[in-house]
Amino acid sequence: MAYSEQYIDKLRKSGLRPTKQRIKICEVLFDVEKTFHFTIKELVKIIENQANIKVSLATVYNTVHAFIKKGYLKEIPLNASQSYYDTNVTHHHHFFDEEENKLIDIHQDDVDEVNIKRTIPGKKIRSVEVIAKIVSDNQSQK
Amino acid sequence: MAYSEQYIDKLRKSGLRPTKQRIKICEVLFDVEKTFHFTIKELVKIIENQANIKVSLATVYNTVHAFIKKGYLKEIPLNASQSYYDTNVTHHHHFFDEEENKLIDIHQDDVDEVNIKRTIPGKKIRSVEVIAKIVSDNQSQK
DNA sequence: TCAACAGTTTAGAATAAATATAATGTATTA
DNA sequence: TAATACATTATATTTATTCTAAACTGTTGA
Ligand SMILES: [Mn+2]
Ligand SMILES: [Mn+2]
Ligand SMILES: [Zn+2]
Ligand SMILES: [Zn+2]
Repeated sequence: MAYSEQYIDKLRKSGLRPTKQRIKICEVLFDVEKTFHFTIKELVKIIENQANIKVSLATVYNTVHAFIKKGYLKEIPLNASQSYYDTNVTHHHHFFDEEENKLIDIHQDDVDEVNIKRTIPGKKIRSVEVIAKIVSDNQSQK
Repeated sequence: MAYSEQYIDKLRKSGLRPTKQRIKICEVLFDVEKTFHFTIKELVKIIENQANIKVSLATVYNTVHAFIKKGYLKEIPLNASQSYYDTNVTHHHHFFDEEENKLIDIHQDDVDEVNIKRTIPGKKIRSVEVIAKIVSDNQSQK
């Protein structure tokens, strides 16, 4: 259980008790090579598959929200019947594949700084996100 | 009933029968000075207020979807429990006021062309949308 | 003109994501 | 280890959206 130590620390430092449910969710979310995007439904399935413990749906929701609050997850603005979440919390943009219903990261470096030549009095910009919707390129290439 | 003629034409040309419900919804959506953003709930309220007829919730949903399909409305990608719709179907971007839960248009001219230096093999970009989240600027200005 | 038909509306039921409830369980700390 | 605050859970609730199927209406062509 060596690597779960880091999650116990992480949780404690955040003022969250390191319960076995939360530690498991940390492992699923953060103990991976690459960041990824998921829905609650998908996360539940991943936990079910690789867990020796049962985690209730309510706890999955609670934990995801707690992690968002702490900045360990981001919610992705996508028009869908369900929310998407991102383990990549750096500032970046997305392709959204409308056929696969999958998000693909676009690094900040791969998009020129978005320059908005307009302001709203009394308001400041908190975040700027680009979503590029993509579909299959079925061009008849001559 | 002079101006409703144009909506009757519009509907007929789209292969949609010009029913009194659809004509009324056209008036509410398109017979206004400015384009605007709305949720289904808000649209139902507007119809209720200015209509002499009753339009069922199912018809409001059906009609909005039919109009999206015809390109008369756009759905706005926003992370929310409900969908936002836009009567401005030109290519443009948005501020989203997180406190008021309101969308504000940003004309295409007010944002430099978003240049994405990355492609996905076999996929083409269908649309690029910028969403800038804004909040109150409560800075203590010295 | 009007019957036939396809398209439309509607109330109400069904679905499903998300949240709330409240009882039970557990990590923490003194 | 006892007290307590925090967390988990099954279950109920909420709410946006979609589905269903019966009634209704716009269109068409005989
Ligand atoms: Mn949420
Ligand atoms: Mn929903
Ligand atoms: Zn991402
Ligand atoms: Zn708009």
